[in-house]
Amino acid sequence: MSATLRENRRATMQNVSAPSVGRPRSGARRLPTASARDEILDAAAELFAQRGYAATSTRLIAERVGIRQASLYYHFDNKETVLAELLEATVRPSLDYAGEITGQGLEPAAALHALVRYDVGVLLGARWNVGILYALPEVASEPFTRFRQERERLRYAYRTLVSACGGHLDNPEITGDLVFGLVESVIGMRRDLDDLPATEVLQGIVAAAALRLVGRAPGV
Amino acid sequence: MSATLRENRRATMQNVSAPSVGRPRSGARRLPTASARDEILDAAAELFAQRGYAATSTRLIAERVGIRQASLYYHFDNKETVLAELLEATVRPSLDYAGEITGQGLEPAAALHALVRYDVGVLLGARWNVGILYALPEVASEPFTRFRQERERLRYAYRTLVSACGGHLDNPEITGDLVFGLVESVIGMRRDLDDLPATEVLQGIVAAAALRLVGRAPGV
DNA sequence: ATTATCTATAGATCTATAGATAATGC
DNA sequence: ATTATCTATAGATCTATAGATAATGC
Repeated sequence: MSATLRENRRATMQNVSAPSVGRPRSGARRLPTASARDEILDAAAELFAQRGYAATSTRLIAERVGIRQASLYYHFDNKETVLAELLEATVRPSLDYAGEITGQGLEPAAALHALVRYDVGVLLGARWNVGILYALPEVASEPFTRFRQERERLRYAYRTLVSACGGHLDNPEITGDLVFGLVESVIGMRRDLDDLPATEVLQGIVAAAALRLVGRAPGV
Repeated sequence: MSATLRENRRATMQNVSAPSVGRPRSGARRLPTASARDEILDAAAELFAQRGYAATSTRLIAERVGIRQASLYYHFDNKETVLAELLEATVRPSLDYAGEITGQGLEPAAALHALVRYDVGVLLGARWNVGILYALPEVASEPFTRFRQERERLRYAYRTLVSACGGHLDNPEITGDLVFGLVESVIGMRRDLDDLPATEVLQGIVAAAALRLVGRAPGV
């Protein structure tokens, strides 16, 4: 079936329930309006972030989705693919935004401020604290090469912006990495602190901190 | 046997080889001058940091040490205890240093500068990049409560110092957490970057960055 | 006929315990 | 006698595949 046909079939006013072709599930749906694939990604994100990748069994993911363990393999080739997809979906928005913003002729400090705000917003806005997954040692292995490349490109965007707006710095490259680290530190804060400021507030704090870090007073 | 007697027995000029009581090992020693316990900790640190805690089997640790899997359990109650010991040994020096430095009546900015330098030195100086272990989702579970408490006390030390030297900041608490995150970002740099500046250089860069972050010019 | 599930299971782990054994120490 | 290892193994997983089945779609 073509993608267009599939779209048409589902193009009702309210797409409230997932299609019910196929044998019925043993359990209740996790996310009644989402596809099975998205339900699996959502359950995996929650569990991987809470207990780690290796410590999360496919059986537990399936249980949270309301299906049997073996049924996961209808949607994903293996467990690694699930993690790879989560990782890539998490860096991509910030990487895309970095691309947009740099091609726009903005003042470097303003662009850096905007990118930090955006990136912090993505990390805090995710339904689960998936940024934690970046640090999983498992991610060093081969199936996650593409994710690692994309994350390196984002790091590079930070370096470039920092170099452009802090030309006077001793070591602009490392300072770029420090800003990158500063932004990602909100992942740890989200995990470790009981009450975080509202997202918009924290976005502003981190963006201002980044500008001070590169030697620019907040207002510049 | 008393600790004193044991000391005397080993108090030869060069303590080159570990004691050879007990049945001989199947493999060669990993660290010929260290105790079996330390060899296990060393192998575990390398493997946990590289591949994660859950993904590292006790069999693999034992193999690296040159003993059989079951022999680990003569030295440690279980796998969790090994990780807990590694974690605690890693925060403790910085926490102790924070204690020393705050009771000394130093100027807050100078004390912050010194703590950042010290902490970065610990994270970079460790034989393996054990700081990675802080972020392991497994660490959220019960056996690691003491480690988490100690790390929170270190975070608190940063908050206190930042509040003391950046009274003008909008949100000194969160800024303290950001400095904490900035320091720990060297863990990620050590993992992701192929060539890092020399430790002393990086210590200086991060300490200076921390002062700018809290709104103090480097020289103040 | 197609889709999305199910049941059943192979084969490969993995942690921790029980008890034997090969050294040294006294 | 004490110590630090060894061998053997129980019991509990865990991932992924094979093939059956219960829906809808045409």
